[in-house]
Amino acid sequence: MNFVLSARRPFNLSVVVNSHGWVQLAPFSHDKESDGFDYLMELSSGQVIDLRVRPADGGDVQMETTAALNPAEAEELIGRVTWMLGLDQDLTPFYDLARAEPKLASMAEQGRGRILRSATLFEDAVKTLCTVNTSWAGTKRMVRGLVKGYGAEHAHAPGQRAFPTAARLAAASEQDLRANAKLGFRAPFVLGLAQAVAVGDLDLEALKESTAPTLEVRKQLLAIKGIGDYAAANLLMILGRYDFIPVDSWALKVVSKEWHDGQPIGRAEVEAAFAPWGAWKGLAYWFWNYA
DNA sequence: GGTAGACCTGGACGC
DNA sequence: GCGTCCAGGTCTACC
Repeated sequence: MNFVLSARRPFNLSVVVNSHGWVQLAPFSHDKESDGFDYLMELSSGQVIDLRVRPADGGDVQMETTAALNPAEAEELIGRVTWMLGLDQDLTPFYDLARAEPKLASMAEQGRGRILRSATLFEDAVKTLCTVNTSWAGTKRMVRGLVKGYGAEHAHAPGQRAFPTAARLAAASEQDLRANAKLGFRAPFVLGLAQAVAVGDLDLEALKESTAPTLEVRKQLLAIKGIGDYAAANLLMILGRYDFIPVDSWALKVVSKEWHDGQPIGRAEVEAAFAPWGAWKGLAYWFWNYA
């Protein structure tokens, strides 16, 4: 089945795909030739589908799957891909601010500003936990282990697996997660998150549509064991809320080099450097790194 | 509120 | 090949 999705302009699929390292994490697969991606997705019906996302004529997005979908499944797929690519995001206020900063002045012209998301916030939360206190290679290894060990398999493509649902991960033991996915001390965090989502104690997906103040959403995220300041800010960015900067060791290096002559700095200095961007400071920081 | 130490793994490095 | 050190955020205990 083929679909063409339209995006609020400006939009550039290549820029979204390369907005951060998410496309390198299973079950994403980067198609470097087109700068699109392939992805395995488990729908609510339980069907695991293959997905090809490529640029379409006129700046739209072409989406293709070999699966046969009923109307409800097709609607779910379109909704999820719309979320993953932020097709309906309006970044006009940010672009207006960015025009005054030479380093980010061409954001609108280049269609930059959206950040690639996974199909569910649960998947992004688990992936964020896998970025904590480890190298990028470690993150890729852990996520690969989770998909391989616990993801549902495509019916017609043995070995091709979707990211595991909360229910699938909740059924695992902490010891298994340590052994199979090499999660280390993150295992109880991932298991606790999966169990809370699986039994309905935590509705992460509802945060996508929440109109609650960012501080309240941040508070909910910080209540999750394993989610600290950095991880919460990262998830807020994915939710389209840019009031906080995900301050990690890289952020400290960038701001130290550019604003403080390489001298040791702390979180406060990073916040201060991007304070003029107000509610958009997280996004300004993010693309400062990709400028 | 601030700080120190533990958590876990892989990579870099020295021998 | 082996052992040691280090990087990377968060939690917990303690002050």
